[in-house]
Amino acid sequence: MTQNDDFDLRQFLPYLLNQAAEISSQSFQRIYKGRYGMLRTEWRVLFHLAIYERMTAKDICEKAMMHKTKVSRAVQRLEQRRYLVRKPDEKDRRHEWLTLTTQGRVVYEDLRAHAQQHDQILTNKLSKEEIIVLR
Amino acid sequence: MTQNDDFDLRQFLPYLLNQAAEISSQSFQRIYKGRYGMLRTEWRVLFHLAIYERMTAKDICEKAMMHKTKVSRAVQRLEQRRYLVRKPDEKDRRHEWLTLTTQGRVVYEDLRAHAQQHDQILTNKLSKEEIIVLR
DNA sequence: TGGTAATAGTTGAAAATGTAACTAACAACC
DNA sequence: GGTTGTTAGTTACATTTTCAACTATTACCA
Repeated sequence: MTQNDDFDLRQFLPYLLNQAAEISSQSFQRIYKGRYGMLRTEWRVLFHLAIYERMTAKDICEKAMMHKTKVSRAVQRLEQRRYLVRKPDEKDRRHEWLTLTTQGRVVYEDLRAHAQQHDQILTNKLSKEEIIVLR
Repeated sequence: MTQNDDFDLRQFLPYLLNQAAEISSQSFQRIYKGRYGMLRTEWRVLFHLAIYERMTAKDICEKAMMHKTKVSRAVQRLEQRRYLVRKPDEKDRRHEWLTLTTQGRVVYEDLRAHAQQHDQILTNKLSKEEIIVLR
């Protein structure tokens, strides 16, 4: 197993970013999965709703760059757990407005605290300049 | 849909990296999927074999940080398409040595060319310092 | 007004992934 | 030598994701 080709995979951006993403996600996954049995899609939707207060599924698709079926299913599961409620738009009944319940907000606060702590740890591993540039 | 919370998702590293990874992967995916019907796991294995010439599945797991079942299945599919061959180790028959076929190598060369071109485009979108630091 | 197109969101089937249990081969120790 | 433990790799099953088709509602326009 000796290197043969001069093409370096680690120089290839999609590969590099995917690895970085996976590594950085792992420990946070243990939190939301372990504590609330949530999926990646679900905490993303939860976080978006917490931050933007009131959105339609479409809004979330755009902001989070997630496919509508993913969002639809994440919303379903969050609704089942009473983390959010739906309210059809009066003017246009194709839209549904989503907002977090108090319970959903509590879960968000907990996860956010962990997220920030988690981010702190990751950030400390990299140099300050690296973080700034990456963002 | 107005921002409510001072916690910024885009400041959250796992989220940020995942989005960056996804965006940067998309156009390359169209190539390997469109031209060869390959999956992400498959091109990764293919590239590793092209670069390291001769590896066991275990080697690939470690280098590519992929789970052994993913590698196992990617190898199966690449074998079916005659992109690689397996040869059991004579000394220890638990190991299987994997090498690309000529055909596999041709596919690799094609994809690598696209990868490099793709990388070039991405790289041009970012500043030089950004890339260097990120890597 | 009526007919076609567009949009928001859901659903079902197929594909891919993750987890855990499994087989086969070797190692180590008594 | 036989028992137990380890390692490489596969398989089976449950969970997730993807893709395409679908429903319901609104928009457009002749």
